[in-house]
Amino acid sequence: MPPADPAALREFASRLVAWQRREGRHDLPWQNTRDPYRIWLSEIMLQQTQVSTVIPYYARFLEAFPTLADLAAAPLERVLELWSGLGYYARARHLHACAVAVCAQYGGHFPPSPELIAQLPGIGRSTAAAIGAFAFDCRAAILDGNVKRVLTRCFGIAGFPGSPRVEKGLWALAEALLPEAPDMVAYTQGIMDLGAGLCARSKPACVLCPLQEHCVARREGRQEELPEGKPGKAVPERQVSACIFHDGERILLERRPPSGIWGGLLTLPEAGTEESAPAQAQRLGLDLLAAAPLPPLRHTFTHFRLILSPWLCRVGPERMLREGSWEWLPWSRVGEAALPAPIKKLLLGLEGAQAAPSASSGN
DNA sequence: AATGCGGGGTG
DNA sequence: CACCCAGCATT
Repeated sequence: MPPADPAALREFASRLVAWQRREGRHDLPWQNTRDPYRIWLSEIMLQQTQVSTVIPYYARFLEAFPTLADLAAAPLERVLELWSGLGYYARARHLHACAVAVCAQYGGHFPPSPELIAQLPGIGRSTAAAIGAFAFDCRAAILDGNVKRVLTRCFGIAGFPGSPRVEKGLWALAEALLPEAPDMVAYTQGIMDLGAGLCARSKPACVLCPLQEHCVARREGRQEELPEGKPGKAVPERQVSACIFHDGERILLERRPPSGIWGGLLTLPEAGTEESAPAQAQRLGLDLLAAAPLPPLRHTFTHFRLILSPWLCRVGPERMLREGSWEWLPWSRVGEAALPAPIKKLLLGLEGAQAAPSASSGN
């Protein structure tokens, strides 16, 4: 799936690195250090948490625990107190366990390999790569929300980025894009800076982007469609058929109850899928002259999808049928009637055809 | 492969 | 109000 052109892949990193050194962030509290402890602490706090939220917590942590050994020696309760308000409290427990583990297993020094780092508590593949890159120049790829957004847009990758299939492809692409070791810090910081700044979720600043000439989403105008959202749960579907009973001049409609779906509006007489048009016509005491099926109409509500199969039914000139909730609406008044939008649209599309009833398009 | 975890920001 | 955010661990 990824464009296998090696030159294009290299171009991605070199442009990003140059841009980061020129325009990226360089003064965040956890930058300008190679201390794995400080880098690790920031990466854990930044999991699912925005930069502005983290900054004050990060400062307080370093004040309370200047070194990894201080953190490992502290009681967990103290760590939790300082974490209070940051959320995802398992991170704090894992943080403490990780400090203890690094002291016990590695003499207080993080191992300089993402594979080993990822074995530690609270550290997954992406966080391990970030620590490895920032602290040791390791050539390892991160894949967080920012990176997913940049990659799906730049390479036009469809599908929900959280799905295993798409995510697998994104990891492979992220690794194929990595620059050589000396550029790993600027590259890793750059792809996050780009995602957090220019390549924002809405209204990305494409004109300022160092990758604009390579970006598939920009070229195709699909910035707002990528990355694709999480597919909603399968909405329940309801199938109904509805007859457009008309005598050439007027349509038979039903006034719905004041509350509930389409409360108080006029709609087509509905039936289940079982009841045929003739049966329904007979039930309503209509003289059915002709019936033709129309293409099904889909309409989505908050909690379900309605699939409406309309029948266009010509009926004989009928007596009033005024009783109850029935009303005859002239075709000419469809536009201004109190009809649900999809029904009105359907009827307006048919109105022209009524002027020339013989115009039976072949379809 | 899907869920829970959490507080804060945004359209 | 729904969705997203420098994800990970657990089921």
